Amino acid sequence: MIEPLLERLNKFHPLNAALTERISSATNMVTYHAGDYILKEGQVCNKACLVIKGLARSYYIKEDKDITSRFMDEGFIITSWISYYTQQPGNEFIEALEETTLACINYADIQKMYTDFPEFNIVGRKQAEYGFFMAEQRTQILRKHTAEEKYKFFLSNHPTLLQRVALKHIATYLGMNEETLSRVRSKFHRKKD
Amino acid sequence: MIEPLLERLNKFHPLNAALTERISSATNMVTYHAGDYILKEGQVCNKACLVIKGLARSYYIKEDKDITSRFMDEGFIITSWISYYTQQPGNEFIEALEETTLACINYADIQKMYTDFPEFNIVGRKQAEYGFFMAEQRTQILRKHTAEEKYKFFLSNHPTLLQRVALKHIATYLGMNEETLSRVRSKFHRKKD
DNA sequence: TAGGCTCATTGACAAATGTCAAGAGTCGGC
DNA sequence: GCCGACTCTTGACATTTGTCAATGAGCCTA
Repeated sequence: MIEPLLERLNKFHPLNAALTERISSATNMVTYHAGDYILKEGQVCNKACLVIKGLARSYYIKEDKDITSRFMDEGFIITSWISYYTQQPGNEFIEALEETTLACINYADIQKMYTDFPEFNIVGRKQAEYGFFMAEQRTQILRKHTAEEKYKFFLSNHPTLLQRVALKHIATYLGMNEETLSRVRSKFHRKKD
Repeated sequence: MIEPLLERLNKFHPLNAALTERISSATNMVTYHAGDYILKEGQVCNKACLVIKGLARSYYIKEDKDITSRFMDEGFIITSWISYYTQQPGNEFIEALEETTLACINYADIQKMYTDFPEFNIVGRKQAEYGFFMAEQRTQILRKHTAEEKYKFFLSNHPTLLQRVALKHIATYLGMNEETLSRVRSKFHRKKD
């Protein structure tokens, strides 16, 4: 069950036997049920996990409203980035939306791997670069695009998620409210006929 | 003049003599005048530069309008992230807003340093993590905040930039138009009296 | 199967933001 | 000093989006 993690990391940089062994022994497999919390607000995010199967979302509360910040499905790395980076309690919740199996490594173990295996920093660097790249894309979408453009962006970038995620979560992810998304959808789908 | 770069990188991870020597010889100092392009749309961003002195902004064109994506002043690393990461032509321009002096290293040289000095990946990883962290913050601000909240965020996070940057650029950076920012400002400053 | 959920949609209206146009202030070059 | 270009502000109005409330569909559970 840990193979997908090793494969993923190997793509960033080939891992030698010793490092592979270390990763294997440091990895914990955990399964969450739909609705379970993977992380709660106020906790320090002390792990990074690859989604083996399932789907999760991270969100935070702003004025009593729950705002989705990311969806993480198979192949994604789950972590509450700001909290992980600063090792301070963060404002994010992470919630499993489906039965979700994760391959997790503790923050402390990751740090130790960085010092014991310098080449593991290549993996960490590429992962961070990839995350940065994705976050940068999200900011481009959020700036100055209409609700309809944001919806189209979501459709083309996450075609499968539409079926798996409640629309209200997609709405807050795109920076609009539920009703606006609903109207955009009905207008958009009418157009296509 | 290259010391600020070495200092900055040393903070991420102590550099030994050989690596310091390599970085020094790979670094080019370049100075741009206000209004000069550091990067143009359609070019591959093949370098990363520390801002020694001055100020630049990156932007892209959307429907004939110029949208600011970031401001980069002293201590910031300038790169067009999406293009740098993919090594494909990007859609970003980078423009010097003041007389700006940069310490630049080529993409190819950086990659060679990653393989020749594995510990340099620690530096690259931390830099990417930091960039990710900042980008993540930006997405939180852009989602679901009112124009006034965005302006307040800018004030508290970039207090000095307000004096150095045209308001129209701040407006597009925050995902609103010039007039809206102007109204927010007059309302906001009236309140304080 | 009935009742009680949540989710998605729709309508009416309110509020925020965008668009277009005009005008005042600032700055640098000539 | 004057002109022209640019920046910022303001007003009137249009459009978009948000808010509140009601409704129906789907689903779980007793």
